[in-house]
Amino acid sequence: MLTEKELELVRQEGLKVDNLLCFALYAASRTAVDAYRPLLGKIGITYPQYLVMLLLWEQEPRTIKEIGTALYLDSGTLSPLLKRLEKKGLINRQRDSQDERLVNISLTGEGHALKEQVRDLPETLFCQIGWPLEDFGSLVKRLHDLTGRIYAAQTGG
Amino acid sequence: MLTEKELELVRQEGLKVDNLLCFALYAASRTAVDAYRPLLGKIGITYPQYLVMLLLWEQEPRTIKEIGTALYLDSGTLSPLLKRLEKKGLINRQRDSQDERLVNISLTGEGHALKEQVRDLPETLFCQIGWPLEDFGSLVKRLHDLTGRIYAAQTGG
DNA sequence: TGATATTGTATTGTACACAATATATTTAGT
DNA sequence: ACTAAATATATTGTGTACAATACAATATCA
Repeated sequence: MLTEKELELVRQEGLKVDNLLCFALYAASRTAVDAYRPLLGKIGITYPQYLVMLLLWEQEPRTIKEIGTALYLDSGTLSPLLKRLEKKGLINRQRDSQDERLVNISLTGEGHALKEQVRDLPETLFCQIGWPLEDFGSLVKRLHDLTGRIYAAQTGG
Repeated sequence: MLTEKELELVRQEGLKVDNLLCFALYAASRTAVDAYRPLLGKIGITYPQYLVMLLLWEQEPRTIKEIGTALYLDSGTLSPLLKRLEKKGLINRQRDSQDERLVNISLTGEGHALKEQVRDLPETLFCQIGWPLEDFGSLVKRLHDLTGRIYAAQTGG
């Protein structure tokens, strides 16, 4: 897969933080979430909570499992997070009557209404950062590709 | 900075999870850390702890502040993390005699020795994922560029 | 149908991550 | 030297993340 020369390069450089793809992702991710924090703080939710709301604004109800699959999060993370969203009055948690293992998550009126308050949030951030639009799309594509590759490599796919 | 047409696109698509650059980063970052977990688990450390060790293998001692700057982490995260590394016997924490506000972090013999055990970790992961080497370098560069941009936009730079 | 495997959520425990605050120390300015 | 500002670490509290486990419900197959 790699030539001996390329492998040598990986061995030499692979133990320096700045060369690590994983660290670059790790730092970029936290910095990006930092940019959302003050804006989301105004409406009282966190970034992971915002991701859940985005999913529900697109389509509802959804089960916890479906939300977890879409966001790559497990129930140990989502269970308490969804309870906090319920406490804020933004969502309803209701056990499915057909299959009682499932918990259906739906929006309250207040949850629907919140969408208006974040309508121009992506635009605001986009302009703040000043990242070229073409770059933007291609980077997102490469990241999703990478995520898929790593995920597949893990599960032996 | 953006044309009206481009802004319209951002408004339309910006509220869908899959289009968000931030979510792509968030998911990629967590998935990449997942790939490290089983390998680092064998030697008993976590990914953020591994990043600290990488820095110290490059140069030591370093203050908590220096480590935090390099990794974009604050003392609230690093203080307990470093105490855990100390408890594992990998590092020493010693207050600076010149400036007693500083805590110098250095490696123990065991900490130095650990480097050998992770020598081929980057190579292992690299081959697991099968990501083209050219892509690798350019993606890391773009991510660091992005992190810098967001960081600068926040601090008003 | 009855045992078994699978699936989905909840719970517990450990480890980040960061805001807010407290405290101590050095540095600057007069 | 004295005071005020700035710097650095520690602590507390909230909110993720995830492994491990438990438990309940459905699906499957002999």
